[in-house]
This record gives sequence, structure tokens and C-alpha cells, in this order.
Amino acid sequence: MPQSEKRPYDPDAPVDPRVETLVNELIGRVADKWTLLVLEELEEHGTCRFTRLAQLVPGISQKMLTQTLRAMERDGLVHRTVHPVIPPKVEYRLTELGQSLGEAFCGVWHWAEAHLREVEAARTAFDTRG
Amino acid sequence: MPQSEKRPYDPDAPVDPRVETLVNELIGRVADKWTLLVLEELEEHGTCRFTRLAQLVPGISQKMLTQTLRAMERDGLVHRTVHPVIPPKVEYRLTELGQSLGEAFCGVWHWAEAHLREVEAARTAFDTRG
DNA sequence: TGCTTATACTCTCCAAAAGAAAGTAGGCAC
DNA sequence: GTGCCTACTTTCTTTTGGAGAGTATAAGCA
Repeated sequence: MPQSEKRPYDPDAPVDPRVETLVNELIGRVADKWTLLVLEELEEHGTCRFTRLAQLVPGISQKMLTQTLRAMERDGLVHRTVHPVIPPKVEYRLTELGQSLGEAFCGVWHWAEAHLREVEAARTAFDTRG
Repeated sequence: MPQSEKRPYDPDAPVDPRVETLVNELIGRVADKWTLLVLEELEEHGTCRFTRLAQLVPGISQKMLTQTLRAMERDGLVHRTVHPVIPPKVEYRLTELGQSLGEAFCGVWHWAEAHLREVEAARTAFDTRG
């Protein structure tokens, strides 16, 4: 795995602007509401079929689930297994890359759980002021 | 700060479904492209004015910058200081809550940097196959 | 006097994206 | 034949996002 080469992340290292651009793009791509929620469910439940994911992710439409899964598959985050049977059976599971992204997002889920009340309080205060 | 009470995060604990819903909503809120990029710049550069942020965040429109900052302010992530002068001067800086979210997202930025190449390779492979 | 500049928005219009709901394929049970 | 099953796909409507012009205000300048 030569993708890190000799940079084990130094936060003060000067970053190649091209890399920064690409990272920003990638952040924009994975920092998507549906991507995150699908990632969460696949991480929690393991291999899932389409319909099960649609039930697990609250409020997602079939169209967006299809689009999100395709994009995640293209980015190498999920693996799609088609069983050629009738009725169709398609299974989705996280790749190693997807799992590593899930772990990277762990901190955000913890944050959301830990600071939910603070955010709610801030919203109430803001709406009262405004 | 009684928001964690007696639960220092146990990943296997049964989660109150209402909490899960709220966490999902909150994730959907902060897992937004512009929120993340603004957070990143404010974390890196500290206090910033509107126009500077517009320059720092690549490709954001004024409308989206205003909306994003308002939403972040409402959620208690940024503090907005208005200096009543002409021409106007408004400064934005992360609150402690915003900083903690920035730290939580650190793992994602590291992930993006570390796995950029893998994602690019996966995309190329996907596009070639398909 | 009137023109320019500066800043942080705000508004309007149009294109793009998302959501809702119906349609499709194709074998199987009835 | 009718309907069911699943994983989409298509169509239509609503919402959102982006581009660009407009607004308010006072100081600086000719």
C-alpha cells in the first residue's frame, strides 16, 4: 500500500495545492448526507440488500439510494454483488476502504451523540433571540 | 456539562430511537459540503471576515456562504461578531463546539489525504469496466 | 456636488438536484 | 390469466443551488 509513502501526516507540512483541491473534492463527495447514513447502516449491519437499506436509512428515496450506492461503488467504498436469480438479489457490503472511512467518521458520530443537547440549546437560543 | 451524563459512549449500548433520529438529523446537517469546508478554513485560519472566507472556500457563492454561516451560527458552531462601522465588518470564529466538531472531522481529512489515490484508482477501474 | 470604493449581504432568475410516485422485467404461485 | 417479488428506472414536481446584479452607508477624492 504505497499511498502514504513517507508522509505519516504532519499537520504543519506544506500541502501540495493540487492535493488540497483533490481532498476538498473528495470531502465534498463523501460528506454527503446520504453517503454518510448509508455508510453508517452498512457498518452497523454488514451486508445488506437494496430493500433492507431503503428501510434502514430513514427517508431515503429509491432514486437517491441507487445513486448513492453507485457513487460509493465507483469510489471503491462498497462492493456490489449481483445474484442472477429471479426475483433479483443484490447485496451491498463495505469494502476495506469503506470500512476505513466509516472508522474515520466514528469521531463525528460520537460528537453528534455527545453534543446533541448543546446544538439543540444553541438552536433554541438563536431562534429566541432572532 | 451534563449532556453525557453516565454514558461515556458504549458502542453496543441500546440507543434510544429518538436519540438515533436526532443524531441522524444532526449528521445530515453537519455532513454538508459547505459546512465542512467552512469549518476547515475557520479551523485553519482562525477568525475570518466574510469576504476572506469567500476567497478561502473554493467555489462557494455568497448566498451559500451566508446560508452556511447562519446555519452554523444557529447550531452554535460559529460565533458572529458585528462591528457597527462603515463599510461593515463582520467577523466569524469557531465556538468551542465548532472546534470540537472540527477535531471530530480530523479523521475524515486524514482519511481523504491518505486514501485519495485509492479512490481515484477505484473510479478509473469502475469507469473502465462500465 | 457627485463619483468611486469598500463590505456584507440580499434579491432575482435560471439550471440542477432531490423527492414522489408510477412503471419495468421476468420467472413463479395461483 | 392475475398478482407477487425485487431492484431498479422513468417521469413529473418541488426544492435547492449558482450567477450576477442590486442595496445601504459613509469616507475619500475631484
